[in-house]
Amino acid sequence: MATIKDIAKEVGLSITTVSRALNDYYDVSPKTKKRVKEVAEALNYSPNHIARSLVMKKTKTIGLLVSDLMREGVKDNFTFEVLTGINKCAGDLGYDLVLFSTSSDKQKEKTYTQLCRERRVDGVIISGIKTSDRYLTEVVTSDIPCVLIDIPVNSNSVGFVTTDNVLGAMKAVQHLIELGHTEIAFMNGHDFAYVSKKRLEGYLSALEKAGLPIHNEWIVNGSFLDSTAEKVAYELLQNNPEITAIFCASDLMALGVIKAATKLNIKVPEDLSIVGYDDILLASYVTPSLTTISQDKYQMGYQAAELLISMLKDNTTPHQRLLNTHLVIRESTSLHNKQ
Amino acid sequence: MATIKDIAKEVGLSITTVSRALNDYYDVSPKTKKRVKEVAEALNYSPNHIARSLVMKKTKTIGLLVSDLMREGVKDNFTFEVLTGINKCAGDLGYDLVLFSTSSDKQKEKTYTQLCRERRVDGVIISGIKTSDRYLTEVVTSDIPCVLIDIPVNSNSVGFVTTDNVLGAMKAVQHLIELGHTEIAFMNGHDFAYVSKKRLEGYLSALEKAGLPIHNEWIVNGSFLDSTAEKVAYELLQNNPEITAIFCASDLMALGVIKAATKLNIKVPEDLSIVGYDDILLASYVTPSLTTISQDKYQMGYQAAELLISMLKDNTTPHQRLLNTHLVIRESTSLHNKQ
DNA sequence: ATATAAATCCAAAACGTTTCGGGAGGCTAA
DNA sequence: TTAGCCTCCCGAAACGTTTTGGATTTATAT
Repeated sequence: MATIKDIAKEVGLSITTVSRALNDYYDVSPKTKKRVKEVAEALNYSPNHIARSLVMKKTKTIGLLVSDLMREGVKDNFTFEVLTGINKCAGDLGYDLVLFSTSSDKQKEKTYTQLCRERRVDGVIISGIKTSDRYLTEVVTSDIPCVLIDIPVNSNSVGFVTTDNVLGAMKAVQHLIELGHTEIAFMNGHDFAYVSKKRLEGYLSALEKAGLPIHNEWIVNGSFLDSTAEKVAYELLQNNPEITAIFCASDLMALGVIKAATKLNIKVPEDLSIVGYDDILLASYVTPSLTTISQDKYQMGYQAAELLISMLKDNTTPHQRLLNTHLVIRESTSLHNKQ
Repeated sequence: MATIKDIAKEVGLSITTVSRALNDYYDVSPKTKKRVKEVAEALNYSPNHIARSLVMKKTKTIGLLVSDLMREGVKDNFTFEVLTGINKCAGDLGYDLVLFSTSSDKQKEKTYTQLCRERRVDGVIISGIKTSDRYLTEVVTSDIPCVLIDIPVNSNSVGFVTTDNVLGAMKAVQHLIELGHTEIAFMNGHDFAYVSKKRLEGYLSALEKAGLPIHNEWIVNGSFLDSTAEKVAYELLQNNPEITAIFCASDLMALGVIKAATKLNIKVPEDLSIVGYDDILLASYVTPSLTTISQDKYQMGYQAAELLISMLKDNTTPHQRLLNTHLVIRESTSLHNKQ
């Protein structure tokens, strides 16, 4: 494999000059540049990124720590769409992505910082981890530039991108209220998710705004899983037949709730209106299709990458970005039919 | 950031010895090893992967060239599931993954070989490219170890993993025949896919085996897209009302075909039986759920990674792996109702 | 003609590892 | 006693770049 040294020998110049020629420095004459580049081409030279990284102490790569990159995460391709956005932006800006496989047992022993420092990534994007995750506490203490998705940590070296979850949840609940519903339950995720807190906030505030009473026993956790949500919803609906609508903190859980309703012979949306959150691919394909709060997952990834790279360049811009959501009305919600 | 040199200074040994101690070489005494490791720990040392790679000429990373890692590829999370499998295996075997963003315009100028050589990946896995892709021809000529998914190229440095597509297609068609269908059309992908050729082969051979006539005009291409498949199927069904079943070379296209049928007021499965291919996530959630040929996408990824890494270690094993498929019967197929 | 500035080029150090080829000292066997 | 063999250690080169701090030549101004 041809190196810069081979080129130098070939054109009869120093390796310094060759390097500077290839990198278009001002202090090498146009003719020399041209000659050097021709020889480089002829020798089929490609620069050694590794060697460059070593001396420059920059790798032009950003690490990806995504906990959902495993078998179970497949259903809700949230992570995948985010990844797609990250990938596009990174590509546009000349960065490569390295996936850390945190799933393996060996790697699990390593700390977040070790992982990043060994691979010498310039920065990291983290998605899909719980607020209780061991990695998270490490992030704030380490000084590795980092962008979190849906976890609001803000320091000199870490930023985040998220959506307006309070507003999103309010939109969902207000939609139900406008349809005439007053008995609205809430299927939340779990306590270790920032978005859960915020969506709860939005749910409560929408009820309050409408002057509706709050039933604490109607606020349940489905762990963001369809299976769990189904079980929980089954009990909830069985014990509280007065409920006419459920707002779910994720589409996947909404699917679980629909299953539970079906088992209880409750018709969606005639007897029970359901609105989800995320607008995952399944939402529009399932029957009945899901009314949901849509968030632009691709954009979240894209913005995360852009934010991180801007932080790497100069650390002056604010370290957070807030994206909008919007209500998508489909078939799982309908006017409350007063009997 | 602490280096091996700092450790050497601290313990009063040469950097050679420190290096060999950390790597558990036989020629350093147990006591010294222990001392070195303690100091390393104390100094919060983490090895510089970059420097190591430079001298060892191995990066312990494998490159990923997946053309579907863009917005459109999201529907069919085939790629994602494959990626998940690759990620797991790579993690287990101590390799990291780097995603090449071939989507960007800048990068598009670079050849496959340049891409890999610059990043100094040890090997590459390629998925989701057409047989007409410029990258493909480069693969065979370059000597970079490479594993292709669903493209049968076999040389000293390149291998592949795929499923038995002929058999898979036969299973699908035979299922339809067993249900009493005789007028069976085939919605194929496009001519630039190896799997399309094979599935066509299976389709034809199943018909032949059953002594059924072959209608060439019933074999159409849907480009693996639901939208295209819908258009094509609409015409096909309109012009050939005698068709009672369609075998589709992908689930996504099957969805398109269902849409077309619905528009034409043809009921699935009562009037038209449909079997897909892939068993993507949507297949089981959609109404009617899809009878399909299931392939283990996770396993394809896992095997691809394993194959590649085994090729890197020693180049003696055969460079190909064939996976099984199986028929999953759901709601989109039913007995032919003879009128 | 001389001093100054501009245009080109280069030697050598640095980045953090691994590894080759040895070398010193102690032990064993003849 | 001596030769040979372990055991444990080290100096220096190598990997392929970038960058620093001049050096040399050529053009320009005085």
